[in-house]
Amino acid sequence: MQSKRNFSAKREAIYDVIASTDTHPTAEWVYEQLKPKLPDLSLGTVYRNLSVFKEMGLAKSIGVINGQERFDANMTQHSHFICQKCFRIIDIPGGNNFIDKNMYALVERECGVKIETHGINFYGLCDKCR
Amino acid sequence: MQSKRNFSAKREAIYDVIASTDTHPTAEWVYEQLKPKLPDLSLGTVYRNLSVFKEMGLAKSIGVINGQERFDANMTQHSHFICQKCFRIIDIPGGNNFIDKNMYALVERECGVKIETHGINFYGLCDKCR
DNA sequence: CTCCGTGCAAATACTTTGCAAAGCG
DNA sequence: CGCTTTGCAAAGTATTTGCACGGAG
Repeated sequence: MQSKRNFSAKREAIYDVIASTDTHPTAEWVYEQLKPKLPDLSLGTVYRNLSVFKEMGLAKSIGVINGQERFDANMTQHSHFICQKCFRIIDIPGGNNFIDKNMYALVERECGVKIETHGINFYGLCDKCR
Repeated sequence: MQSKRNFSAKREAIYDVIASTDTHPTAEWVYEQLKPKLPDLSLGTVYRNLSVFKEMGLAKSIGVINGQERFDANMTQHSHFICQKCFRIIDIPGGNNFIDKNMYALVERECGVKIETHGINFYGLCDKCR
């Protein structure tokens, strides 16, 4: 059976997990969420599909935090706050506004590079950890 | 023999390497720079000392780029441009000015967190790769 | 003598990959 | 049938750690 997106059932399930959370999960967290419902799911499949989503532009990597890559299916421009103690990642909706395309041009001229995108991360302690 | 900083000779040598480059090196690159002069240096020692420098506030991690952690002994506030093809990292001296402490306060109020620091990364193609 | 720093190798942690089998159109 | 997706296990890569040794004070 095919889903609405022409994804396999497992690919769809993996996408649904990352699309319906704002926890910026690791591959393993996604795996653990699905394992009870899909007992024959393998971790390798989760990794492979997360790569597929990155290539398709359906998800992106926030980077490696505390040794594990964190994924985000929220493709709107936004920044992140990263807790240095519990490694929770919190969206900062307006964060993109801090830097605009004029600044791209400025940096491009200064450094001789071509900028595609940018990311802003704030680091500190979250409300639960402070 | 102790050096000016009360570092061991190897610790001093490792610090000198990261302090005298703007390439934002990996542990392995530091190791390869020193190996010819210090044939009995081990990679574990490089990793251990880089950790020591982070704890001492003499160096920081720029993050894991293409699978390897990148270090920086330039502790002044600055941003980075990261080439998506060759993974070269270029300093953007004025980058810190894009975000000021008033924005910290804004985000802190909005999200209920305590911000210690922030980082801005630009991604694209460097002058050699475009 | 004691402590810190170190080499070496083993262990760890995360991620990727090869391959044969299963799934779907 | 032909192409894609998957499970499983092995391999790969980067980093950390245990332990015993060695040098400095």
